[in-house]
Amino acid sequence: MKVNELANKLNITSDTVRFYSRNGFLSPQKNPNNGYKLYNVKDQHRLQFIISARQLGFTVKDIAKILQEADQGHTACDLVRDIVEKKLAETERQFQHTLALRNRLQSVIIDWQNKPNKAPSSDMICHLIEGFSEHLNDNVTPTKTHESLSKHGSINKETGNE
Amino acid sequence: MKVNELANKLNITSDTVRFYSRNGFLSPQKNPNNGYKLYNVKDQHRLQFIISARQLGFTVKDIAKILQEADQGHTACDLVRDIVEKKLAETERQFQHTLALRNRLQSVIIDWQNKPNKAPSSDMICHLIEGFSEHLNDNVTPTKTHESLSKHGSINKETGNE
DNA sequence: CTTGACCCATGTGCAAGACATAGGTGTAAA
DNA sequence: TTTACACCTATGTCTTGCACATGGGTCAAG
Repeated sequence: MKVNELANKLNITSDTVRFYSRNGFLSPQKNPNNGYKLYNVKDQHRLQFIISARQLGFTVKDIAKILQEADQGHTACDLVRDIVEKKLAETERQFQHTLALRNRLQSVIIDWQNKPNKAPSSDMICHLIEGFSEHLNDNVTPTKTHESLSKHGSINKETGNE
Repeated sequence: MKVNELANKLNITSDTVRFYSRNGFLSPQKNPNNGYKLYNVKDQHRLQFIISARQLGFTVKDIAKILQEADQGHTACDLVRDIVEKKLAETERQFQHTLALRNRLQSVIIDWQNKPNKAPSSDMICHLIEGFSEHLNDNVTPTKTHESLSKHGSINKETGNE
């Protein structure tokens, strides 16, 4: 089947199928007439696995390792267990972080209910955030982490908002 | 002050400072002797705002808009309010998603307590996930979304895990 | 003057695809 | 046959928010 047919079967975009083809997760044959990639049922199963693993939060790199194991005839289950457990721990952190962020945003909104807008002074962009951030700094230990933001491309710094 | 001094003051990396400089959020002067960028207190306040906003989950693009407003002498508070509200809604979704993922991972682990490993058959990589994904598909409406994964660089598909 | 420790600016890399571009395919009408 | 049009394809570039790698500069000690 062609890329779009496969994509529709798995309810994903053809770009996604191409992505995994480009990166060697799938090895479709090529129609010599037009260069179209042709996928078979094995590709479909393989991709189904990939998508399932992605839905569980596995990284593409994780999946590459798993497939490599499986391709060598070994069972990948131990590896999968391992990854799932790490994933769970990470998700737990993420969960806490998102929770804290939600609370902070909510408290920002509540704090603002009565406060008015003000024109920005030369050093202030928006006092609404400026005030809030000062408030934040109270809870932050002044140790140099060198990593207050960054890592995971997302936001860290567990600023416990109760 | 030099980039590293500023970075240390705000407890971030110098790369981060450079990032915002490169992208026009800060306009440090240049020491003509050595080309080093020199930041002043205004830059520091501005960057403090940026970091605070990032900690609230604002995107860099959001922040760019805000700064643009402020630089034109307008108050950016209305804009900030707007973004915070959208951010909160998005965080709520993210929260639910992470929660669901956590539950799914937990249930995967529980499901596996007794199941053994098996060598991968030709079509199976790891039955642990394969079995689980079949289970998943039961809950998925077969409408073609064209967006089962993707979007936000993260995982969607609200597969309600009770 | 050279060594070493630290500092800097700039270029490239990363995840996981989405989007844009340029062109091929296939059926139907002119 | 040609043209039109809708749909399909492969490949290249873009995205986010920095981190890392590279190549070189600075400055005090020896």
